[in-house]
Amino acid sequence: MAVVENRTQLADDSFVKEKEAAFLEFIQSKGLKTTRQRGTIVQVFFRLRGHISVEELLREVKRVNPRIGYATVYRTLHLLVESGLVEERRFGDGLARYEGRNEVEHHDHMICLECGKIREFSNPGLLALQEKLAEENGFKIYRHRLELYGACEDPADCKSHQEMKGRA
Amino acid sequence: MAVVENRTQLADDSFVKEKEAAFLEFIQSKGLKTTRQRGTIVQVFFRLRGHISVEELLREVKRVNPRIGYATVYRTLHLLVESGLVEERRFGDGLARYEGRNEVEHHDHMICLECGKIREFSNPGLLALQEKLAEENGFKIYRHRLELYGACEDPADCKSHQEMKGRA
DNA sequence: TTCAATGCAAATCTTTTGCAATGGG
DNA sequence: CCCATTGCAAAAGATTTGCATTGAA
Repeated sequence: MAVVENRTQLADDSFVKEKEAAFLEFIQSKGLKTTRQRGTIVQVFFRLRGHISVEELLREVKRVNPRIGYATVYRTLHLLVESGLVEERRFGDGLARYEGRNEVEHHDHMICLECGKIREFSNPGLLALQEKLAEENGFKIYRHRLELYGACEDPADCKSHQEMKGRA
Repeated sequence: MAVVENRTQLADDSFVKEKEAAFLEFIQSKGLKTTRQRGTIVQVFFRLRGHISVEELLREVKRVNPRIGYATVYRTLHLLVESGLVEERRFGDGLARYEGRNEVEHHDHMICLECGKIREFSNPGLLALQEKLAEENGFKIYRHRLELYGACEDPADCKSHQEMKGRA
């Protein structure tokens, strides 16, 4: 079970290039246009790992090209979601976060309400159990979302963080 | 495993009265005031079962007292949540839904993306597994949220519904 | 040249808040 | 009476959209 930090970890260039190429392919398959702005946003997004809010992304994007605004970031993010390269998530604080669908196939989240740290985890038994329960209800699962809200057990681990502005 | 419909099922009077009394107790314990509006909102809320949006609640409340507006409904709903009688939920469509915390202790949701029907379910094995995974990560769970998004397997069951306005 | 994409500001949508008027305790 | 509550409208915060301009193909 991999635990991945929420913090800004820079991805290496080859990873970013691969994502960029995949997005390009999607854009072209749709007959859309490749633009400097889209390139910038996609690069910056995949260089920043983790659960990124629009605000965070825009801030970083503006450091490359200050003329890019919210509208373009939102629009590009929608394309990224549509392309399947990115997933939108909403934890309880009313603003969307975006996460690259990377090597790590599917995972769920543990969200610390004290420090905002987000742990990722996944477990095959969990999926199997969900499938079983769905079947019992005549339901077919397309996707799911599981979030555990709580707190880090190790205080030292916890107090070093401090995000999570709103109520969760 | 109980499957409860989202549809407006009217609750019987004694149930509503019980909830109203509990709310009254909360209000008084806080030194707050009982008002006609709060009474109306609480009664209407508990008479409507299911996952109710603010808009839906206000619509019904206005049929009793058209002068009541969003502000009072929001404020009363917050009190209900604070009192522990009601839980706030957010599925993917960007508006909050409220659900009475009733006899049914805890449960999770299966949301049909075709018709908007919401099935409730719960399973002890699921909880145990979550606890185990949290422990492995040095995490203490306060609460969790599990949502399965998908579709009803029985088309007849499904097509009879049609809610879910936004994208989920 | 053509039509999609951008940038900005204005519009929307949900939820919150300020404040004068109302009304419980 | 006093101060919490209400109702309305205005504010706030996130996201979307209209439209003239820009720029890929």
